[in-house]
Amino acid sequence: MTFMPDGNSNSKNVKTLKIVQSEVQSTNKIALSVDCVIFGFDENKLKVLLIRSDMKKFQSKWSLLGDLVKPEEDIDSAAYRILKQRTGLDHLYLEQVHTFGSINRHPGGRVVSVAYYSLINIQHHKLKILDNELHWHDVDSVTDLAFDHQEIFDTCYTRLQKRVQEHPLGFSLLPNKFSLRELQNLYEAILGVKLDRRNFRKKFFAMDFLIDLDEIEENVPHRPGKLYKFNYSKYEKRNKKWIGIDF
Amino acid sequence: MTFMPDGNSNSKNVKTLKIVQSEVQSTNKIALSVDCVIFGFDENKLKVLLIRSDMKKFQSKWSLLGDLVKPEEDIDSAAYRILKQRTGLDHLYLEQVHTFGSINRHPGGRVVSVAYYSLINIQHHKLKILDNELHWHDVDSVTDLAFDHQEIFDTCYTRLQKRVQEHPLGFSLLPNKFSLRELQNLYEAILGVKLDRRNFRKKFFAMDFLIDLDEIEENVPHRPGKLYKFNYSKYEKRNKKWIGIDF
DNA sequence: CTGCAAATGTGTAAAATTTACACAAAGTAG
DNA sequence: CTACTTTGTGTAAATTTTACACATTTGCAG
Repeated sequence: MTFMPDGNSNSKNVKTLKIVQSEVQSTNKIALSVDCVIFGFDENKLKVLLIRSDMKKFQSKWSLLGDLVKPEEDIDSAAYRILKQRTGLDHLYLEQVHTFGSINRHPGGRVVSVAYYSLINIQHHKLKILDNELHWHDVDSVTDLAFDHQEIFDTCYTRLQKRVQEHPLGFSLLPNKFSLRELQNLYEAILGVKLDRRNFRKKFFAMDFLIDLDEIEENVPHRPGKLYKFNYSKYEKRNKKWIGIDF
Repeated sequence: MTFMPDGNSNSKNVKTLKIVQSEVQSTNKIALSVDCVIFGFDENKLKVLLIRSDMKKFQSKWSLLGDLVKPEEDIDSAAYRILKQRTGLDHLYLEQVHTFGSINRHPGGRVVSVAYYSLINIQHHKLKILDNELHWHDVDSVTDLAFDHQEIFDTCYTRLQKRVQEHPLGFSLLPNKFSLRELQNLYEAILGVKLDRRNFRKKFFAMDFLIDLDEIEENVPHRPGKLYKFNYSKYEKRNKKWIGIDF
């Protein structure tokens, strides 16, 4: 990181940075879209929902689900709209990640796209509008997406990996009732690591946010595990302030 | 977090989610801007650069520095442009944080704004274009900004607090050569906590990214401290992968 | 020159956390 | 009833974090 004090900045070109009505309405060159990285978890693999691009330039490439934001629509609402259209589900975990606005990212013109990721419980949904081969892909096999969607996907996946370690997101990918084994499989799939079973359990029990449902798994060909759910309301009340400088 | 499997989604209203040229160019209702939260560090206080809003509706309120993104300009470039205009500095630390797009966030029309924060070394710059009372404010005293700028500011400040603990950003706020005391003051100011001096030193020396310059402070009315700089190139080569689930 | 004020520089012991690791019990399938 | 698979559990060692005190260096006032 370097510093270049520069007395020669182009001060003359600066207009007052006020945005007035006329200016807003005449700015008609930038379109706004949202793209959603929709994650699911099935058969111990982390999945992402993709669709075939229907732009010729990207024929045969997969792409994320997205759409233009409507003029009278909040950005978050646009993302929810896409999720609902495709999965039929409401009230999903949804997090804005980054806005991608390279000038030439979209061949159809200047389109700035706000990227979100969402976590859905694969058992609880049925895909809607099955056009363009909409379906779930293993995250490991996601390469060479259309547009700049590979970069968007990578950014969102990295964010998820970070975030899931610090916040109780992961439960959104699981059934309401889950075993500790399922929870561990989830973390292993998201983070791409193997974890020690005893230490994993110890850690979660120590956090004390799991509610023991006094139920056990059914239809497993071995000793069934106990089922738990996550105690969101207890979690909300916690106020941990974490100071731990470390690069 | 609840789940509402919903077979009744409005599938009929869905059009194919392709964005075609005509559509992009006819979407002329959304303007795109950037807003910058510019942080500085002076006299052991974290500061932010604000300007008086020149919209009547917000008279006398402070606001962030921002401008519309030009049709042929990357979003990041727009943010850099503002920084350069105002501080004369180039090559600043700049991080995109979040995009704010509530329908009515701007009285002049629909304006979606991409928020950034930047870290600058206050000694190394002179403010440019001193219109509208542009100047530095203590972050503690920042309240009731114009537009939704308070929310933007809070989001960016929170992000900085998080980020500075995990990445070597803070050095961008300090002179090239700094003492450990200055570094500790910086962290204390950003995080709003007191830290143990011996443990703070121990931690930074253990990371082993500080280069001892064999120089000492001058013009201090007490025993001078040694000066260091941060070893960015060594830091870049490190590949720490951190697994530590904890909410 | 002396003494005072202020901040630097340094180590250790206790506490807390993290890691590695093994065996008995519960269920299913044949 | 046997073999197989996975659950459920504890402890000792290693590591990391925390709390804490004193001698040293400099500037400054007298």
